[in-house]
Amino acid sequence: MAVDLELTPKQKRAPGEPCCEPVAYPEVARQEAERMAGVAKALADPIRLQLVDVLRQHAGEVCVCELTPLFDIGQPTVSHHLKVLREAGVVDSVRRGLWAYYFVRPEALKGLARWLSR
Amino acid sequence: MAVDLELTPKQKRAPGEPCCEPVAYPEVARQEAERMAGVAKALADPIRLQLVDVLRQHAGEVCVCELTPLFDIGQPTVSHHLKVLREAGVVDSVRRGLWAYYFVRPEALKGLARWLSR
DNA sequence: TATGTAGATTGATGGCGGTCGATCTGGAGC
DNA sequence: GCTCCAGATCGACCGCCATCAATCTACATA
Repeated sequence: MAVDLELTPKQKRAPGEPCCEPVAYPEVARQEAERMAGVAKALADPIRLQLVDVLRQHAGEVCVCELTPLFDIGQPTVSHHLKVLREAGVVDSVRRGLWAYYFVRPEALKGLARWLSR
Repeated sequence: MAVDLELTPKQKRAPGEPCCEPVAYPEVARQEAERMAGVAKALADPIRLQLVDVLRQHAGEVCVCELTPLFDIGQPTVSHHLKVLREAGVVDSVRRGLWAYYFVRPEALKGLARWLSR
């Protein structure tokens, strides 16, 4: 993969001849791109990014009742954002009594992190 | 910042007393969170992520006519995705003659990359 | 059993995003 | 000037997303 083929279109060419041959292919396959894009999508909201940031600071669990007052949005919206993050695999949660505790799943971030740092 | 305050709500408390005091704050300020979320949003589509992937392989410029045939979408849609990436600061472009050449701006990815690898 | 509470769910609303067909722009070559 | 072509832009369509008010679900405590 990543063969360095001709990337500069011919400036001179016969009429009807296509500008470029089909050439370089992405190194990241479609399926992996979809997985990483999914994680990026989960982080594509400032509030969700800050939620993950708080959870990562305390490498243990954090009670939802700690998170809600940090943001200028209602409780249902916080709950919604946490659900989005959970469905993306970025966080998980446990319930204990009345309270729900959320924590980060670091392995979910590794793929995107490594690709970005390539 | 990142003071490790009490994160476990009191299981016993007086009636009317709130579950938790407002406690931990995000390490990442709102404005920085918005910038990083903006980059994440630009990468939150598999096609855009693969576009960036191709551009990063060839650390120079790539002609749009190389990119278009790689994906099962029309030319206007490719153009749209490149515009989204450009407006997010992730890529930039130059025009030479009939052709447009795109390239990655690596510094745009650094913030998110470093935060993810924290 | 009844009451209070943390957090999830529902339904509605307004705005944004991906895609396409059609059109526009501007450089190249005759 | 005329024609051809690469790529950008426009307009429309449709589905998704962030938010809120209202409601629901468990659990706890009396």
